[in-house]
Amino acid sequence: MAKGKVDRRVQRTRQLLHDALIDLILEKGYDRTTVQDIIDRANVGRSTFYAHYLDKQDLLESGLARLREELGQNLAGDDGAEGAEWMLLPSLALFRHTGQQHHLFRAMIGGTGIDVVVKTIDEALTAHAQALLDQLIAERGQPCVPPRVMVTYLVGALMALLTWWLDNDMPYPPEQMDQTFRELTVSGVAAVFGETQ
Amino acid sequence: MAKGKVDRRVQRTRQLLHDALIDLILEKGYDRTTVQDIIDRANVGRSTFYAHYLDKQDLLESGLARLREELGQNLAGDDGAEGAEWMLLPSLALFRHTGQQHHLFRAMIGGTGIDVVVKTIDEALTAHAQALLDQLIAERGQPCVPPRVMVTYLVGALMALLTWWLDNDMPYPPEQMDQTFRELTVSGVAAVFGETQ
DNA sequence: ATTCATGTCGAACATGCTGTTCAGTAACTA
DNA sequence: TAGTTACTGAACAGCATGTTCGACATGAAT
Repeated sequence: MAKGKVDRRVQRTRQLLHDALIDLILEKGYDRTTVQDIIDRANVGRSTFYAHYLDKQDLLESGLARLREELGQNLAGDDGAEGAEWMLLPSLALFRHTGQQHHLFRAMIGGTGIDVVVKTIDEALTAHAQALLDQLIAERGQPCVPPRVMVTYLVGALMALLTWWLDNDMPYPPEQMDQTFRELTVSGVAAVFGETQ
Repeated sequence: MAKGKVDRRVQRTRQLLHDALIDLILEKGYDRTTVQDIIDRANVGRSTFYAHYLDKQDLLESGLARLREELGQNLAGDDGAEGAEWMLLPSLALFRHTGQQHHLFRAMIGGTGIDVVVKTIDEALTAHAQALLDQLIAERGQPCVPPRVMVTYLVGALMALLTWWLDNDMPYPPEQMDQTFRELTVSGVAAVFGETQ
């Protein structure tokens, strides 16, 4: 015992609850989903729910580790792309990955998204950008603006593009969104109007 | 009658409810504030509350018109600043204005902010930037990226800087935040590292 | 296969907030 | 001052929460 083995019944119950939550988020949104809904949908006893999770939020967060992991893997291979010298964020992979599961991601980070999910993705991207920026600083010296502010700027802009893109039914392909993001971040507004400055 | 005059009692009640809501938002956050809290704090009867507003959200939104108006006035004079050719957003005025009432704005748009408030400010900034961008396009022709995406990018980045700044106790003066935002938007990441590109 | 631990069920319960109703009372307007 | 309008306060039904408990079912271990 104590061998890390989890009782089949426990696995089953947790799976049912997670699936029910995702279903309901897609159907009626996170906020309007109640614990009552979840246990009805999962066909699980009320007391069973509270034996596993503190509340709705706790259930959601227990599924976030998986999301983070999955996202991390999908985003990892995007760094070494050609001409990526100034690219501090895996934007192409992000657009592609979220676009593939756009129903889910739209429900989770679009419109009135789920705060804790947005925060999770935000933090992951921030950590990523911060690391690459540190590297860049080592190579090229300090930029003329506070690095932390720069990271906030980049992540904020990317998250805005992403949620807008999902909310508006992905009117451009991931490649174009990535391209646009790159041009704006690297060269700025002046350059996209054809200025050499 | 029907002369636009509002009964003093009505004015009084609404003022009490609005004040109570703001108080409670600052004290315990919007989400944790209940209608019960509000009417207790305002010392107003339960039925009176529902005679004026549908629910907590309705009360909040009824106060948003004022915020929008006030914000609009404070932000209006920031456009014609020197060297503002590429500046599509009144960032300096925004940092100054929110910084002055940072307790309130932090509670409303920082950390776990209030969705509808964030959306209101976001929309106001978006409309502002969109208008200036149209003007710029008339002068200089089409940029090489979709204008709507550009607006989303700029507003998203600015909102990110603003919330970060408020959440972190305004570690830089408004002028520096504005300056940083300008440099990143206008010239991009490459330029802040001293590249001429 | 039997045993024993553990998970689940389902019902009941106290609690708290919501939104509505209504008769009585107070305050404002004209 | 008269008449309209707003507020009060209490009561009510509805619903979701989170807890508890004994009965039951299913798993793991020998």
